[in-house]
Amino acid sequence: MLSADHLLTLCPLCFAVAAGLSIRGAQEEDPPDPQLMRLDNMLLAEGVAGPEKGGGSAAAAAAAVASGGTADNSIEHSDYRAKLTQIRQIYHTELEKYEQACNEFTTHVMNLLREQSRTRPISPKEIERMVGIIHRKFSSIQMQLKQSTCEAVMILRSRFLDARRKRRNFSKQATEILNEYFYSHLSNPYPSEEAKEELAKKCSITVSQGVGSTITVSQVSNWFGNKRIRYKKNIGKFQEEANLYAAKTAVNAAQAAAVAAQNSQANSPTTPNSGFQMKDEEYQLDSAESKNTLLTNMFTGSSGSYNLPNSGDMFLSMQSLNGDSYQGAQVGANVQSQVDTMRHVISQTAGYNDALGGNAMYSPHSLNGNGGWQDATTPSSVILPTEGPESVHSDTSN
DNA sequence: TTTGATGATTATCA
DNA sequence: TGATAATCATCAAA
Repeated sequence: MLSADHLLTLCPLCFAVAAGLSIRGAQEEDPPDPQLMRLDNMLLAEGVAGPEKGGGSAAAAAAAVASGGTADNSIEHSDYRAKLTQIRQIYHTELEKYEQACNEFTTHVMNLLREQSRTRPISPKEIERMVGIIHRKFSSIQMQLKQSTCEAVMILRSRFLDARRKRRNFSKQATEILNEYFYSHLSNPYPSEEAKEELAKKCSITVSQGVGSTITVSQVSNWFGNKRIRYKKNIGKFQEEANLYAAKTAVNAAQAAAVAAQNSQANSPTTPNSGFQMKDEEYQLDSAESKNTLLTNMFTGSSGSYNLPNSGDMFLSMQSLNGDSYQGAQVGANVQSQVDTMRHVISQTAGYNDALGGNAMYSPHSLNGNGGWQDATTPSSVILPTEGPESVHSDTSN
């Protein structure tokens, strides 16, 4: 009776069949290596392994989306694609080479075994073992290839994604617009989505960061996020800036109020004079300087309160400036911004800081004990008096 | 080259 | 989901 060994010895074809079976067997029996699976999955996801998908354009597109991609980095996308294609080509070439080498080596070993089988009996198990060793060797080489390919892709990807970190400062005008909004809504610097859109639109008009480049809503969100945290962390440092913008806003507010008063007085026979009608004094708004003087005098004068007759939202008691409350049925939606603005002016004149203390003249009103911005007296919507009906509104629903 | 300012990202939380 | 806090990375002035 012929043994299997003998059969193999006699029949070289059986040798090959046995080898083939043993290779397949080894492949089928080996549990899937989780690390290899991860590498395979990643290479598939990156478009390196698997069917050609346009040289990784999908991955590039995904990366573009992740980077908040716009048309401005299409050059980088094509660069990314080109490099990914290169990696893919190298990977497939190498993979093919390894497979070819594996087959050649297996054949070579089989031939050797066949040669040996003439001098000694060789069992199918031995053949299987040898083939298994070869297979594992080449598998580890393949693993290394996949690993280094993954690394290359990761490096490429990180370099590509790092490009999104490249930043340009916003234009001066854009920063000013954002700052103006921030400081005029200091009690509640949380612009609504609409406000952000509006600001983004406003800023994109003036921003000049290159062709096709605009400030997006998410950039506005980033800006406010950064601003809030940095302001809160170092109020003192921002004091000067806050004063600057507050004065600016105050002047605008005064101008608007003056215009409103003028318009109103033009229709009123009982108020013949133009300009602000204060309790004890009368001011003409002829220049920016005089407006500033007006604002200063507003709070340094003996009067415990001031009224701006005919100016709608401007009814505001001095008590409100303590940061505790503001009163009056006629206090309109834009009062809070006025409070913020005025408080700055007051701080500049050093005439009104008893309730706040330290350098907290301006902001602490906005920051509660927990470091939050919420203010119980903050109106639900704030509109700068200088702004038109289409102006930006803050959303205090946060 | 150093340093402060600032836009962007990420982890965490409510 | 949006806010905060921490951090990174880059820009720009000194």
